[in-house]
Amino acid sequence: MSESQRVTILDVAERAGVHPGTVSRALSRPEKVAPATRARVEAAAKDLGFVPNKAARGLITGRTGNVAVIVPDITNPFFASLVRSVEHAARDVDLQVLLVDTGENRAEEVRAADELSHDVDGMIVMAPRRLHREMEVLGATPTVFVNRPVQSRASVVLRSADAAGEALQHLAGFGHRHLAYLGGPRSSWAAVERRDAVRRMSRTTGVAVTDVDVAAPTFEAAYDAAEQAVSSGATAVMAFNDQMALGVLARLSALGVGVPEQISLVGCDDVPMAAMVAPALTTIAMPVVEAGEAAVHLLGSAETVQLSGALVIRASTGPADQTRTGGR
Amino acid sequence: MSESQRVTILDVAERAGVHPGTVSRALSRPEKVAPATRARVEAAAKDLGFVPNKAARGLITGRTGNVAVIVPDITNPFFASLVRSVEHAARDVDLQVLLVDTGENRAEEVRAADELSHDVDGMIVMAPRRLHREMEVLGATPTVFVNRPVQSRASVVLRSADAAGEALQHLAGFGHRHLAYLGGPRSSWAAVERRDAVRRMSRTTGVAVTDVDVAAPTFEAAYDAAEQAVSSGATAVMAFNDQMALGVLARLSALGVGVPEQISLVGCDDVPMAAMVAPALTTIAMPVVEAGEAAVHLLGSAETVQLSGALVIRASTGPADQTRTGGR
DNA sequence: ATGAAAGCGCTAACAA
DNA sequence: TTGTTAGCGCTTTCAT
Repeated sequence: MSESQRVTILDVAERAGVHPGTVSRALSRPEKVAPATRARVEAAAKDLGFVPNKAARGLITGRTGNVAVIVPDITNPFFASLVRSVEHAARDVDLQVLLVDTGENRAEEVRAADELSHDVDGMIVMAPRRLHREMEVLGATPTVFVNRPVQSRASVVLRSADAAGEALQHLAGFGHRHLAYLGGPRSSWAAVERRDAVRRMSRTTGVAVTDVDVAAPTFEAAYDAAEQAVSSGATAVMAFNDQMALGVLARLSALGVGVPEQISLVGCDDVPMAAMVAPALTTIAMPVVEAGEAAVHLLGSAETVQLSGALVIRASTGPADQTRTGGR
Repeated sequence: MSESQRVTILDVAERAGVHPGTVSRALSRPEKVAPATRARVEAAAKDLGFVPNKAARGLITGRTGNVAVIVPDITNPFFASLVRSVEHAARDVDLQVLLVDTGENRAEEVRAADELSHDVDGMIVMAPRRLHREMEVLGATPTVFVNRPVQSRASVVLRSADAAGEALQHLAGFGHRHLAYLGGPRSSWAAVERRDAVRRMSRTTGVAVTDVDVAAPTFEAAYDAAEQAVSSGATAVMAFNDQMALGVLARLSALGVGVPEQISLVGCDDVPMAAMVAPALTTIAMPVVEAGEAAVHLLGSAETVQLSGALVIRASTGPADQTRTGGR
């Protein structure tokens, strides 16, 4: 067992007293072999510490046993959770995960996809801003897109529209009449879906919405933009994701604005940190575990699976500040 | 280019008017081929969209082009950063990263290592609690351990001792005389190293240290343990990692204990969140990027690379609360 | 500098 | 049910 790749199927065949082909069958399709021989082969393989050579197998079967996972930023807890879920689901179907972190760089996404597509059995692409046109190059490699519906390709979509609508109703119920919305990247499908939902529900509930432009969907950018939200006169702030909401929270705290006493705050994704800050963040919990599993199971198909987020009410939302409401 | 793996070296050979062996040489060791033929081969390969079949190449060379990275928890920002760094460094040397998340499960670590060791060119193991005995099975596969020195194996060690000592001096300079220390897992090399450093510096500086036991190195466990730290009468709290420090911060905030007015707080790792909370956390920044790069470059060697963390002073530490100091 | 030939370890027809 | 045979696509001697 100290030598890494010395025991071949021939050694096993010899020890079991059968021919190499039989060993191959016994190990890969046991039902096609007599129980007795199967037992002998298995024993021999175990004694010798036989491990099949994946390259040799792959050369003939055309399969590698690997699935590529392309993410924009593994240090983003949302993607980290997704990747973890994919990894566990992949293991259950004997696939290994080849991770690529593109650093939010679109050119790198395309390069990685092109390069890897030949060496994997499938790809799971979590790059939200990938252009449709660019992935024609993927050719025949089974690919599933996460959080971006793609025509004639498998995808798993995390819908937040309903939950975002609920959030608005929740705020309206607290007497809020004016919301500042910090949106995500316009090129992101999820960002568009969410903002549209907020707009729609704005009409229904009569809560006015002020859009606040944020340079990037990050803590820092939201920190910088938070003051605009305050000066808009809104009594509630909603952000595209939790990182941004956290940024707003930090800025409000620095400005001495009480949450939720003066301003209520809603995030999205329910990253671990959301529950940890004070006050704990009201947010939209996304079914990332299910999404990861779905992505793996979708490999090879062209279906779209829709999963929905759910509003999680915590301490960062409360009754509207009457001073601010009246003060307009 | 729509077919994934149809163009072989034979097609290229035919188009370039040379023999297959020459194509192979021209592509893998260009210097062993006449410039003219090389150019013809390269042109033919490009025209045809030739992509070498990794399985076939691996079968003969014994190399896979993959390196396995085994982490306890990819959703932990510390490991996520490390993995990202490894991934980028690996790409520079044409290696792909096979990610395994063991979910802090030691048995899973061993299983993954055994299984993968045959199918990768190397392994980078970030499991801090792995037993030495268990990795004999790794056999000849080049392996480097991160954050745990291992005899006769390559490793990259992130030393925090000096920075931890500095942190204590920093606190002593602020007049703190009593520190509560929330340690990490005893089985973790890093935890032991850090605690020893705190002990040593405790003698030097005369700052008394109360050890607070924490069930796990997590936000939640630290949140639960924080009250003990308060009731110990300490004016400063230091935690094994930032997640724990963040937990303490949340609890202190819930208890109405001011940071740093009443209690100063120091974390470790400098995860992104540390700079984002209010007050921003004084912590020890670990050179994770360098560590990831070192891990990749160490593959195949048996060296140990030592990297040191540095104290980052932010807003969570300040002058000792004289009330509490006197009150004992 | 290039051609020819022999496999790497395995699977999958096809026979028996 | 098991044996036999022919490669998968590439690299690498060994000749030339």
